[in-house]
Amino acid sequence: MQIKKSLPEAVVRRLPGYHRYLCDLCRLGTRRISSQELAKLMGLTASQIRQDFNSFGGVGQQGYGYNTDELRDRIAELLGLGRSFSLILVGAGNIGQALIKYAHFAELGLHIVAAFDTSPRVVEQNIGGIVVKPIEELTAHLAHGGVDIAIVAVPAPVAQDTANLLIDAGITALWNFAPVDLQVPPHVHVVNVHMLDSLLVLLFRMNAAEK
Amino acid sequence: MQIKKSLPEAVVRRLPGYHRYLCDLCRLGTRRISSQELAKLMGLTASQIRQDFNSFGGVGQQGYGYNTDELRDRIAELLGLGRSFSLILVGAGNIGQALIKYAHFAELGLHIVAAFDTSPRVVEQNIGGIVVKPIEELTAHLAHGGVDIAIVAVPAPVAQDTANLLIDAGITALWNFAPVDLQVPPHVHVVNVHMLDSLLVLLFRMNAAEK
DNA sequence: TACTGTATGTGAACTTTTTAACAATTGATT
DNA sequence: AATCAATTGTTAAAAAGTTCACATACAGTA
Repeated sequence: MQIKKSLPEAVVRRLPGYHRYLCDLCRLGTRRISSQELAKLMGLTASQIRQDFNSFGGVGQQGYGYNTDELRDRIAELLGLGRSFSLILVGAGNIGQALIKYAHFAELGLHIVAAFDTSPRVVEQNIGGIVVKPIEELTAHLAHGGVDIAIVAVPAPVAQDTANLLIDAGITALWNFAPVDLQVPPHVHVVNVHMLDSLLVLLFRMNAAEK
Repeated sequence: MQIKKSLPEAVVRRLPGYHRYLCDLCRLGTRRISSQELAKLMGLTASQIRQDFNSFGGVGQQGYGYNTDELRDRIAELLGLGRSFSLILVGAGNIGQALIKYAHFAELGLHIVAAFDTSPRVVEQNIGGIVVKPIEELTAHLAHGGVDIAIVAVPAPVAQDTANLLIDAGITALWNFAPVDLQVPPHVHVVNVHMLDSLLVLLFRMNAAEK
């Protein structure tokens, strides 16, 4: 069985979920799990899980199942979780501040190392141990390198400008919370967290169910 | 629960994005738009957009394009945005507090009407105009009815219990921020906002691009 | 060692989603 | 009024994703 160079998009989207569940299982001391059990746990089908795991090289043992540790490590490796990552935050408003204080980054080796904002109301404030700096210092700060990802948590109207600024300063990965689809050059990776969009999907389902 | 006219799942996922863009366009005074233009704006293909819009009844005019107002209204109707919605928040931690203060709910007719927590540190505190109540009062509060959606923003270990409590109290729609896939009966709608999952997808892409 | 039950790996069928192509319709122009 | 250009609605093909079915290989047992 050949390991495919690029994983199907659908599998990639499920990878974090697998990782999460496998970490939980390991923590609980479960040493092995079958596609059947995992399927039930995650609300997928056993077949799908086997297909997925097979797409990055069979890690299972016939008649036995999957070794949780091994599988978790394999997925962590695919995700590139082997090392520590540095993030900066741009926009220390409500969401930005919540992200700084969010506890679960560290478990994955993710660290917010600096925060920037334009508003005098937050600049120089200490939020969860990080002193917010004026946006003017951003480019200089990034010049030193060593930052892997920028979190865009600014208001929608300035999100694109912020992205441009970051990209010009050498950032190639954006985690975007603004309800805008950023235009970026091909070498820049973006993932969006459009929370309201998901809420609207919920509304749609509620609405559809009533009929 | 019977589905009214079941749109393809892929279309449903794009509906909020369409709505967002059409609102923007209307606000800017744009009266018409072609699938071509919208495609460029949203990073989709024109063909896909025409397919999507066609799946809920052609709203366009050949040789002309789509009327932005009309299209926006049609999509808002599909999403069930005609009326006001009441939400309650369970878990007034970092994320919960940020959500209370989040400005863009009101634009869509969404209103957080109450917040609950267990911690004495936040209970009775006024956050963004809402006084957090102890979780014990939740069931009584819901007995009055009139709440459409519950936001689950509690720590992962208690998320399932919280969901159970809400469902027992009659809630049928959960907007879940805990990194857990909630087990719910079929009549309950859930959408997850697994933020870290999306960050891991970003990591994967960065990692994959390096190869 | 041989046997049995279990659960994977895998090819194929099936479904959903996306892309492509083009005829049909309409607004604008002369 | 007739023609042209633009852009949809629609059908067909391709690609991606999911489910099914089962031979195969392994763990556990005696």
